[in-house]
Amino acid sequence: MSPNPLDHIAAAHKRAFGPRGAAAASGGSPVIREQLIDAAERLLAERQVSALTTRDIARAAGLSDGVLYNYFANKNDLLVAALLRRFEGQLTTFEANLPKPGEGAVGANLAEYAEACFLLATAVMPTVVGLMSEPDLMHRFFDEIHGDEYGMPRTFDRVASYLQAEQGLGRLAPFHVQTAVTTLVGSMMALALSGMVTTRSEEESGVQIRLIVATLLRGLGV
Amino acid sequence: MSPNPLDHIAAAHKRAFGPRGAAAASGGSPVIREQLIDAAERLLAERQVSALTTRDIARAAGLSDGVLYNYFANKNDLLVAALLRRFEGQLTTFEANLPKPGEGAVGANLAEYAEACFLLATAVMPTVVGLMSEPDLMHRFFDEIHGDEYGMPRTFDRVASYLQAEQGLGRLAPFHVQTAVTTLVGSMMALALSGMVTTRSEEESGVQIRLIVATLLRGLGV
Amino acid sequence: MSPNPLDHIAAAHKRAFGPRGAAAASGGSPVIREQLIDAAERLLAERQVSALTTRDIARAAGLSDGVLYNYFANKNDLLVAALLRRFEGQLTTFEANLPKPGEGAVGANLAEYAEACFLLATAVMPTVVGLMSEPDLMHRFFDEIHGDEYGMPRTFDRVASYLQAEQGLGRLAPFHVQTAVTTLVGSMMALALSGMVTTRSEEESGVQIRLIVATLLRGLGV
Amino acid sequence: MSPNPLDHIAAAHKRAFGPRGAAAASGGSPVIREQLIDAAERLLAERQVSALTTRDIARAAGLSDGVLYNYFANKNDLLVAALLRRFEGQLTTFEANLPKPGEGAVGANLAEYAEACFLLATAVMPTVVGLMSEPDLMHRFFDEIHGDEYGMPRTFDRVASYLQAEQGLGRLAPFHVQTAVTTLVGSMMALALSGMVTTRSEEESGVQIRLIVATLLRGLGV
DNA sequence: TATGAATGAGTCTTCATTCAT
DNA sequence: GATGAATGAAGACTCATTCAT
Repeated sequence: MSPNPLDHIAAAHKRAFGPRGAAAASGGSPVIREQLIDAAERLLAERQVSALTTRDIARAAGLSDGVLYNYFANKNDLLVAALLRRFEGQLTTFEANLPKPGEGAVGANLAEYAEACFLLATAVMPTVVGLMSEPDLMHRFFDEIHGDEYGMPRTFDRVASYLQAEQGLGRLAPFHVQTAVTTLVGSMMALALSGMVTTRSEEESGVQIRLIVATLLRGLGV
Repeated sequence: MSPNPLDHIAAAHKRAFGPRGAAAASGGSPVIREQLIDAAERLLAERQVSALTTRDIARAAGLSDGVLYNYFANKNDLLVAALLRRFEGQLTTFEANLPKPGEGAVGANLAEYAEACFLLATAVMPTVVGLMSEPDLMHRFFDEIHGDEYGMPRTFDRVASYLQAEQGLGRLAPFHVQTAVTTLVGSMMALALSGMVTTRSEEESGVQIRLIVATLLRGLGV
Repeated sequence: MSPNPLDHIAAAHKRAFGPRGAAAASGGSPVIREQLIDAAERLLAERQVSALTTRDIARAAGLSDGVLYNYFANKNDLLVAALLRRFEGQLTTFEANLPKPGEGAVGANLAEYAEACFLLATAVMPTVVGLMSEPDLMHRFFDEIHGDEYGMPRTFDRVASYLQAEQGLGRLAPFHVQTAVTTLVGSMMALALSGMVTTRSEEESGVQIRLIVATLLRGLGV
Repeated sequence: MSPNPLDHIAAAHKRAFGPRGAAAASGGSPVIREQLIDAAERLLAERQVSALTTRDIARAAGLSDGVLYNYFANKNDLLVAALLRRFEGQLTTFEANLPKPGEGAVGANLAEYAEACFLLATAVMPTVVGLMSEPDLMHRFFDEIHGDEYGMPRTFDRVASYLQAEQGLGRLAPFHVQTAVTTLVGSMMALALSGMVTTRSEEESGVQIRLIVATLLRGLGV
């Protein structure tokens, strides 16, 4: 396991913003590149990826319609860069304030992990779902991320690290970590996904999360 | 709870194919109607709903561009009918061969339920996810199915019924059924969702499923 | 001047409903012909001619979509027949209750003529105006009526006959009849036309009409 | 009454061609805008407004199918601009060379006014009548011109001003001006309207006009 | 002969991409 | 390099007309 589970993203990010991406067209000032990506990322927070037009992005960036093609081979290349940046931000938020192994109560910590997973999934789901309607874009996105696994594995790793550490400290039984992770993260993803269809209060979500964590804890032999 | 949890779909199905649907346009031979829905359903198995054009459907059905509007008020009406039919088939498959309460080993039964859930989720997920990018269509679909939730609840009910029955027979402890269902189905959904992005062998999936079930069973106190 | 100013219409009517029209296609029961024309005429009272579809007409007639082409060469032929019939009805209404020369006060009679002209123009204008957006149809219509002049001349003749008769009886000065007619009928047409754009109460229209008639009467030397 | 009764049009014209119109889409070179409007105006001289397709206009302007939408929000916006320009030209022509109060003979002057009205009505009638079949477009047009009445009032005002001025100079009796105007303009409109259906030589029209004016003058008490 | 379903040309509109300036 | 206007393919939908039954 890499020391920093976000390395993959960082690498992909560098790739997309470095010479390779720039070489896609003519080169040019990196400032404009950034403006375009920022604008696209901003719009991505409001709309489905399929609802973004090149003109919208250019206008949001305060640039002209055509610049895009001086920095990216086509619309999708820009979108991939924006998606990566957006995703990176969301994972950074996810990582912040996660409880550390050995500190606090294990049960409460796990609940915090669960909630963080739920919030991440809730934030990410609309974009991911929108992405799935654009097979081209989706493949480009996941290719750029370099492996076949990305968002979920990253989250998985983080949770897995925590569980392993607690196991090492003797605060958790020696259960099969991957199963625990799949079950925990999976349930949170499912909760987030169903939340896109059903309306559910924050409180209801909280109750659901706690019940799932409790069940899981018991299932894992405390 | 209705004797057959699929009654809603059957009803919606009838509605979409009966007088209402027919009245949407001029009526016409049910044969062509079927051809259109079949063609759309077929394409739905290959592509996202948003990637279907009226021309594609007509061509796949071996019909001319305009026919659609002799049988459906608009493109979405046809798509809803196709989605319903597709969904119905998938739920029927799901229902087939589910173990009955009191028969066989509880653990093995639950694993079968889990696998059925996984297969259903795997089959349904692409369509559901694609549907989420088309709010209009999604609402039409869920309205037709009548209820804000559909696929998941139907699956949930089925699993819940089984668990309750086994609890009644004393073969399972009196745990909180809803939590168990959410965790089980949720994990399977997550597995399916991640399967859309990651490639995973059938065997790997099988292992994952069994481990999750085992964990869950222990978590539920037998 | 022909004894009956409606002869032209009657003739055109006969032409459109007789062998010639029927021969346009295959012949067939005159009943269905009538049903089609009646339905079209009915719809013509509600909508612009350009808003009528063959399907609407067939449905309104309780017949199938295709029959039309057994009785008419095309949609426009049917519409022409319906327009003729509608027009005939409106002219018949116009003729009813017109005061007779020698009876009553000349001034009051002329006001009645003016009002009848106004009502006719108001009834006819929407159809005529709608017709003008369909050059083909308009030409067919006027050709069918056989001369280049039709609705207006018919009205003109009627008013002219009255004025001449009153002149013959010595109740009106020997002014130039055609000028009087053009001015009277023309003003009523203009009033009707502007009424399609401006909203005007019946009372306001009445005042306008009376003022115009008074001016005209004085202008004609009583 | 504003010093120049055409101010409203001028204002509307400026509005349609200024920032508002430009803001409708992206802005862009006014040259192409003009080409589009010119092309539409040209076609408007030949056909009813309802017979213009976006493709026809683009082709007539020597431009591609989609340009329109770089300058106008939709087809109707372009048509409104073209209608305004066309109308403005026609009203300008109408205004040119109208005799001034106090100069020349009153009778001859009035005949000139009448003829100008006839020519204006003849030019405007086809468009106005065609416009009536397109309620949306008509409302847009009249809103742009700001007021429920436009062409007619503008003409009316002009004639009314002349008559009032002559009355002030004592060259005309103090008759009811509005009635005179309605009768005069109305007769000319009717003459124009009937000219759309009947063929009439210029000479015949001239005779008609003069007779009507003579009748009217007498009717108004000199 | 009546039916009514199939046809397909034609309508408006959108938007990624190109390219002359 | 930047601009931003022109392009034109593509999409959903309408409806007069045809024609097999």
